[in-house]
Amino acid sequence: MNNLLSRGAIAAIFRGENVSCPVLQLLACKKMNAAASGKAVDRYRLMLSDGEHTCTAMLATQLNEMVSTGELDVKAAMKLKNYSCNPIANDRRVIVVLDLDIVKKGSEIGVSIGDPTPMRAPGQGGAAPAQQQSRPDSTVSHDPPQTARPTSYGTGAPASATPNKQGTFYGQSNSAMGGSTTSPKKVQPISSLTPYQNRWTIKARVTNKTAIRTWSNARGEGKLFSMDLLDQSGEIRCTAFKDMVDKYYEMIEIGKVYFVSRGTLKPANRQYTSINNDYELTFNNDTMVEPCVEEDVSIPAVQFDFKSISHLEDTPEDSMIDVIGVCKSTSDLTAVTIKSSNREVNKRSLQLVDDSQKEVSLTLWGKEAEDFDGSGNPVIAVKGARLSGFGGRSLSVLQNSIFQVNPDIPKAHHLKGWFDSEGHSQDSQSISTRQGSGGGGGANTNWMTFHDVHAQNLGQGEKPDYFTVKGTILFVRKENCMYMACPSAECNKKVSENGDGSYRCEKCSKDYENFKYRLLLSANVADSTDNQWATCFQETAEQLLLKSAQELGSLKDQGEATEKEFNQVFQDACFIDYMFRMRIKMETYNEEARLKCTCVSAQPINVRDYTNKLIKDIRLMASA
DNA sequence: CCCCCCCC
Repeated sequence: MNNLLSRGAIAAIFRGENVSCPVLQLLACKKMNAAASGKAVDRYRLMLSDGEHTCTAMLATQLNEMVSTGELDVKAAMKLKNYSCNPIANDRRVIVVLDLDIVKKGSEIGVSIGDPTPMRAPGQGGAAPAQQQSRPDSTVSHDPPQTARPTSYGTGAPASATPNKQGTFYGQSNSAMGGSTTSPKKVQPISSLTPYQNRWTIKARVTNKTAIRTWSNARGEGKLFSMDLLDQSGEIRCTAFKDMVDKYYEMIEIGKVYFVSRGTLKPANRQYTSINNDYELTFNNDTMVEPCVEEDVSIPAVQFDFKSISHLEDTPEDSMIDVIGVCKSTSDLTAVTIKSSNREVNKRSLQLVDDSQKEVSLTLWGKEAEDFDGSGNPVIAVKGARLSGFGGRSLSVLQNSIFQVNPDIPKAHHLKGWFDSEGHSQDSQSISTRQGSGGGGGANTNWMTFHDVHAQNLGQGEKPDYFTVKGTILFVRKENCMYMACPSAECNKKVSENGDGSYRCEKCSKDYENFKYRLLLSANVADSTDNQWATCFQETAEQLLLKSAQELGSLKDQGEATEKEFNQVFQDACFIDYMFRMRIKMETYNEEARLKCTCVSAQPINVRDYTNKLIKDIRLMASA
C-alpha cells in the first residue's frame, strides 16, 4: 500500500518539475456550491496526498461526474494524467486536476496512506512555479522522483513573478483587459493584436470550431481546422494547420476560455468570414494554448452583428452576414447532387421573417438540414451566413457558420413576441423571389392553374419550370407504385432478384440479403381548369398515401390477406386538396416528347396564403 | 498553407 503513491511528487510539482502521471490519494473532497459562489457550475475542492505532503486541488468541472457517481471517492488513489499547478494568493499553489484515472477505489483502500503534512510553496532559491501539464506520451512514474530535495519553506519573491520554463506565465485571475498587478505578463485584448508585435497573450473564449478538413491543390496538401476566439474587446478567427491540428484540435472546446500566446497575424479576407477583425491568426510553432481552468464570466459568449432582412436587399452578394428571424415555414428535405463532385447532400430551406416584415430563404445542408425541426416557429440566429444572389437574395448556412435555434438573447425574445402577437398574421415580402422547393405560398409564389401551365407551354425551355397549384388528388395508381430498392442508406437504386434470395444493386455493384421498398407514385391532380399526371417520390408519396413505404410494402407482401387494406390506402388518398409545388419539363422518351411533371412537395392548404392569392386575383380582375 | 460549402 505504501508504494501505491508517488511519494515526493507534490514537492516536485511545487518546485516546477514536470512530474508525469503522479499517483495521489484523495483525502477530502468538498463541493463548492455554484449558486453560493456565483459561479456557473459546481466545483469540487480536493485535498490530495502523496503520502508525504498534502495539497489543495480543484477538480476540472468535466470530471465532476466522477464525484457525483461515486467513481471517485474519498481515500481513492488516482493517477493524474493531466493537471496544472497554478499559483494563487499568498504564494500558495493549487493543482487543477484535468484528467485522471482511478488506480484504486477509496472504499478498497479505506485509510490515509502515510502521515502527510501540508505542502507549502517553495521559497527563495526554489525552482520556478509550474504551469506545466503532463504529456500523454510520457512514462508513468509511480516511484518518487530521485531528485527530490528537502522542501524549503520561506518567504521568497512572489511566485507569480517568475516565469516558468516555457517562458510564459499568466495568473489565472487576470481579467481579459487589464490583468492583475501581480502578473508579469499582461493579457491583452484581442482588438489590440496586430502583425507588428510578436509577444502577446490573449484570454479568449472559443465560440466556434470547425471539423478537421483536408485539402489538396497545386500548392500542396494538408489538414486544418479553424476556430473563433472572443473577448470583451472583440473577436478573431484562428486557423491551425497540420502539426498544429494534432497538437490542439482535441484540447479546443467550444464555449471554453483559453490563454493563447504568439502566432502569426495576417490580414483577414472578409469574403470568407463574418468575424469582425482586420486580422486572422494562424497558429505557428511558437503558439501556446492553455485552457483557463477557472470559468471567467467576464469573457463574453457568441457575439452577433445582426443585419435586418430588409437590409440584405442592398447588401452585396457573397457577403458574410449575421441574421436572426422567425422560421415561418420550412421545405421538405431534398437530396441534391453536387455537380462538381458528384456527391449527394441533403438540403432544407427555411423561410425567415423579421420585424422589418421581409422574408428571406435560408438553406441548411447535410446533418443540420436533416435534424432541423421548424415546428412551433422557432427563432433562428446565424452567425456567418453567406448571402447569395439567387432569386434576388437568399442565405446559406456554411460549415463555419454558427446556427442557433431559439437562442437565449434579447433580440430572439423580442422577435418571438413580435411574431406571436402580430407578425404571424402580417403580410411579409420575400427578398428571395424564387423560393427553394418549399412551395411556400408567400407573396412571390408563382401560382398557376393547370390550364395556364398547358396554355403557356411551361416545361418547354432548357431548364425545368416550377409552379405552385392548388389541386385535388383525383386518382393514384397502385400498380407499380413501389419498387425494391438498394438497402444501403445512400443508394435508392432499383435492385434485381438474383433468384437465390439475394438482391443485386448495379449502382453499388453489390449483392444484398435484403432490400427496402421505395415509392414512385403516379398521381392525377386536378384543379377547376384541367388535370395533370405527376410523379411523386418517396417522401411526397408517403405524405399523399398517409402510409410509409415500409407499411405499404408489408401490406403488399401479405398478398390476399391484406389486399383490401392495401387498396383502401389508394382510395383514401383521393379527393384531398393540397398546395402542390411542381417541376415540369419536356422530356424525350423513345423519340417521343412527353411533358414530365414531378411533385416536389405537397402541403396542406395554407388558408391565409391561399386567400391572399385569391384577393390579389380579384383585385386584378377588378382593375382589368 | 484554407477560402469548397453545393441545388433550384
